[in-house]
Amino acid sequence: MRVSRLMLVTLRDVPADAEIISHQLLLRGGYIRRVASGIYAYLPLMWRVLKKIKNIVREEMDSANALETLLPQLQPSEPWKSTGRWQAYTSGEGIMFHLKDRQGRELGLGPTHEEIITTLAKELLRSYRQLPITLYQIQSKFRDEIRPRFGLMRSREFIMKDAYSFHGNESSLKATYSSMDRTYKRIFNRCGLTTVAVDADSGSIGGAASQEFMVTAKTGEDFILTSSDGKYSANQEKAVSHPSPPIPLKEGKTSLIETKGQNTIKDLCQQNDIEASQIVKVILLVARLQSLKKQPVLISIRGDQELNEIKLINTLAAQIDEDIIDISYVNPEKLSSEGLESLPFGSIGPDLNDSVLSNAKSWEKNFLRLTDETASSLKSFICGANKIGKHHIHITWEKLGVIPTVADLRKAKSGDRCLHDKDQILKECRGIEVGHIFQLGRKYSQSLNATFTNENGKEEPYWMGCYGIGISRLAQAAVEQNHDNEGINWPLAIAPFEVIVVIANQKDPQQKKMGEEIYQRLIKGNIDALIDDRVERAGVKFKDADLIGIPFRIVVGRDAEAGKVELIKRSNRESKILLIEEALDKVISEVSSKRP
RNA sequence: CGGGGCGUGGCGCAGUUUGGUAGCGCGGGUGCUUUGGGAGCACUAGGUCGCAGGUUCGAAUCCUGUCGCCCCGACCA
Repeated sequence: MRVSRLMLVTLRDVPADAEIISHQLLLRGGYIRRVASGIYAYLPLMWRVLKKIKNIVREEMDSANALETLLPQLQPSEPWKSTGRWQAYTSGEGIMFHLKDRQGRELGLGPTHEEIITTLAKELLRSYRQLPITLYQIQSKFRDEIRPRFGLMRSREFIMKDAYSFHGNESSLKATYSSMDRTYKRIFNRCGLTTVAVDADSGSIGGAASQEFMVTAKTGEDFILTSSDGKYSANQEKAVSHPSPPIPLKEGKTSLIETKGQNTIKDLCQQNDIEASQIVKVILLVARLQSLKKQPVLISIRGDQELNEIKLINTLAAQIDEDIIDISYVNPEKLSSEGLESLPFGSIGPDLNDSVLSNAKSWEKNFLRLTDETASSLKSFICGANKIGKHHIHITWEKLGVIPTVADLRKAKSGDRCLHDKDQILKECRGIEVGHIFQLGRKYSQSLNATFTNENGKEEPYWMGCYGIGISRLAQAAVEQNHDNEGINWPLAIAPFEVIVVIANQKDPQQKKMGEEIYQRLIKGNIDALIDDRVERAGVKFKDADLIGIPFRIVVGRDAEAGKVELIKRSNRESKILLIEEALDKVISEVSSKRP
């Protein structure tokens, strides 16, 4: 390809609305253009990058015996209603774009494809003899994100590879799951990315085991906790750890203390000479259930710990056997709009009686109560006395008359000790999620009544897995991980071109001829070559070549008369003056050896 | 959804406080010079100042409304 014909438009200034470096470089290098918030056009250079990534993904998925397919983006609501996700994905902060057609039928733009693929499987996979099957597609997905940001990192339309597997039993699912784990590691490796696999929450997709693949980067939106021995790593949403031991409360008699105006744990500690780990903090939340009920929830947790909302949602959902649309903290304004001004907000104890909810306008009239282990294990503690401005001190669970329902609800944090080895300390870093694999189990097959006939002639729902890779996000994550002050430094395997031939002075007939010759030789040598044949000054061409990040550059310039060119490696700026033949041999052999 | 900020030529911005009919840099075009790290000079094209109302003799500027975009937050009791 010729730069003069490439529609290459690079920017010298950083566009005002790009915050992170990868987003800036992709815009400046002429890779992407924003069309609307969270909606991007992939320009020709970007499309080449995406095609390379897709090819790697295809090769690896195919060799793992997955079948490529293409499912519709526009989907009917019915299967989504069967799995109960229509409500969850379209109401409130639901992420599904949805619409009605001229007949009034409800449709959604696919944020994911479990419903569609399972419905198809149900029609096509009738016997255990056909299983297991893994299907995948590379397709645009649509999600109405609360806040799209950072270019392709969190956009509303994006390209995703999603795969779904169907099995006759759980062990077959587990085998495919670990095969996908290996496949994913090969894919990211071949793309030139450094990733870490972490234990993850399965989120609204549901299911049992799941693992995320993170590109570590300081601009990542996810928090990852890892042990220093590398044996444990998890998304903070899922991470578990040993909490620090509490500082025991000094001996004393059970009594009430005045705590007027002491509205935070910090105030309580400072004004009463106590430690946060001696307090049972009680948090009031409201969960919106799939049935649209508003369920008040009362959480007790040790004062120095933070609530992990993801763990809470999962625990609650399992307890009431109903999906939760969202959960929100309660503040005084919400209380008064609910007609519950009398609730002793700020001095709530774990024993708060359900009767305080009797005047609630829209809430259920009982609390669901959960207690974190850090709180339930305290022998003697401080907690709200359910009267404004009063707290119990030296109180016990027995004296409160509460038998806590215990669950792990706390947020693991950097500095905590690890479960697998108490001498290992958790460290926190940020990551960009580029892949996620799940063991779904039978959640979707059951709700869609998708069954096959087993060896014994009985109908049985499939065991399912699903496996995603954010193709467009991966491309930007690669830039986030591979750049310098001058621009992008693409890993060879996904660079839009492998070599760029720069003719320093296009008006010099000798340089021009030599450049064209080299370019032709590279093409014949099966190299993805680009030639900068623009009538531009050399400096402009060098700047652009660095910015767009082509891994190798051959400059035909001042040494052309001597039959020599300069070969430069983008990654480390290593430069050599070589005879044409030497340069060609070297670049062709280097490129072919590095092609994964 | 809450808070903050911004909409002026393709990009980055000034001008808005104090109303007087739009400017700078980059980019585009033409010509000459230059030619290995985003050249110089000259000429040139390109903007209903997001949109709609209002105030005024006069509005990019003041007022009201509206749309769009970006950032932060979304309750840690």
